[in-house]
Amino acid sequence: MSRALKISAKKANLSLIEVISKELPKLNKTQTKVAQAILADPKSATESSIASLAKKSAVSEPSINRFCKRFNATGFPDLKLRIARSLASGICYVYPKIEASDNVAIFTPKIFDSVISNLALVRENICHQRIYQIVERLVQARHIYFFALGAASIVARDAVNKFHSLSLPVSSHDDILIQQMFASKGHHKDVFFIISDTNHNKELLDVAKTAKKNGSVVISLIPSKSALSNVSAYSLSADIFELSDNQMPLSSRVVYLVILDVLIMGVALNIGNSHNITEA
Amino acid sequence: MSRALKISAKKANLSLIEVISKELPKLNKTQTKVAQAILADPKSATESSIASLAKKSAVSEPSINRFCKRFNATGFPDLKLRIARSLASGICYVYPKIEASDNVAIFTPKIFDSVISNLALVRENICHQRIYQIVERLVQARHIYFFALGAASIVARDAVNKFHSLSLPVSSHDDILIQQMFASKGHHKDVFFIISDTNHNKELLDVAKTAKKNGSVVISLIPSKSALSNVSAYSLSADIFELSDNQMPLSSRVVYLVILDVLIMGVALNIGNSHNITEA
DNA sequence: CTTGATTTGTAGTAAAATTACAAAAATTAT
DNA sequence: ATAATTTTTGTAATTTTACTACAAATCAAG
Repeated sequence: MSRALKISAKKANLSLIEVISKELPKLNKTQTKVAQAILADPKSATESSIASLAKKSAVSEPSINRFCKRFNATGFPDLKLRIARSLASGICYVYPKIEASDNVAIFTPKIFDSVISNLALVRENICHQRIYQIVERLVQARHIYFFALGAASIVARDAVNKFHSLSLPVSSHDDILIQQMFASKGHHKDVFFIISDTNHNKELLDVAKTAKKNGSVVISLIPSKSALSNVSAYSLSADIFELSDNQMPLSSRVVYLVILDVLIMGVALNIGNSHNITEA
Repeated sequence: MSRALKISAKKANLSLIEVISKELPKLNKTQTKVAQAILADPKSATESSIASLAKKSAVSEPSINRFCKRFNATGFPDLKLRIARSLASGICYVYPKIEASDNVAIFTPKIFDSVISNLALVRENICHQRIYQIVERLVQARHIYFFALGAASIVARDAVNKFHSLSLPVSSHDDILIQQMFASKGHHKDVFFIISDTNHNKELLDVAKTAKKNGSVVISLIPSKSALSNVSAYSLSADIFELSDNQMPLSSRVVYLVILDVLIMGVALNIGNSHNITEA
């Protein structure tokens, strides 16, 4: 959990306020004054002029300006902007537990927050190139089989609805025996799209291996540590932080649905664009 | 005019960008130009001067200023600050259209943003008391029938999986004839939970009427203008802004799934708590 | 100390935002 | 239709804010 969070924090420029407080010991006398004035009341800093902040920090106006450039801002307005952004970080990247004593008004936002922050994380970390590659494969497929088990099967089912409306040759199967059967009869232009929200799923792994052995294209939507990634030609990994481990997964289905929406949009645009080229 | 805006903005806890896009039709010629320039690229608006935004919108500088005051900002810097805050989470609370020319890196965040902003809106506007009432009904039900058609049917199916794991007597049906049959045989302790993402669905409306006539409890998860709300004992309404009208709905299924997660959590806590009381 | 480098502030300049006012539309009444 | 009134919009001047050049002060090393 903490590993993925750290990575995303690095990737997404972590809040300026945090950077300032981290750099605080390294700053010289005047810049420390400025930093303390900002940290004391960051919100008011975003609303004040360079003159008033200078007065508040007991330094000159150009010192404020130098402080801005020290933190890679183009100037004071830019610094205010960055502070504002780091302040209002609307979504909290914390995953609170739901307590038995929670009432509706307490646990409802918790559930929404959990889903929203998972979506925000995946949004930042999803590999666009991988999506592109998968879309390319999907439009060329002779047939696309969506395989899932349990809770993930509604994702497969939904994908079939959508792809079907784009006239793509798709089907979904949540019966492991049927899955094995189709996998063993796979053609090299067939795509087997495997969706799983658990790491350890020997059955689906075997299905994927069978499909790969037959030369079919295996694509997977899985947690990052899954063994399925080694068997897959392309795998999209998304690590979801659920509200609580013992309870049922809430966010993963939702995130997976959205990822499939992205793929469907990619396919729709791909088909549409190539169609236009043909017409021209 | 501005008073009403204030109230609605406060009530819904909308970000400035959302407020602007909602008020767009009510604006006059010049102010519309300004609004469109901001909405076209809110981030750059936060970084630009009043002069450059005036040029971009093809209006005069004071018109920009009047626009600021129209939206209860003290001036242009304040407006920029508010826009920055509303963008801070990295999620754009506007609903951009997906263009045929969009590449993966462009349309992927758009899809995520659309879902996230819809979730954030519903999170703020959902009625906690209604959730409480519905949970009370669900735990008391002799049987819960989830009825949906089309894309919404995966929501019904998912709900059944979840409620089933809580040992509740549930089933889902996406066949309109079967739905009518069960509705006509409804008991007064049966709950018919109807899920629809479209306003006009005569078939499901008839099913709901039948169920109501038989004295069963009808609960609905629907858009706010749906005729189903009149037939329902309790209805949860959620208005979703989809990326584009002609294309398939993306966000509604996701939001509905999360709303059902909330209900399931409510039921789980309700059962757990009463169980503890019995034991004590 | 004194020299050289760095830091800080003063003062002036440039840019941005706001205001006052006049011109232009739009609306209403005649 | 047209004059009168209201509303809207832009021009120009004013005020405020941000930045830059340069000089004074502080600090470090010889």
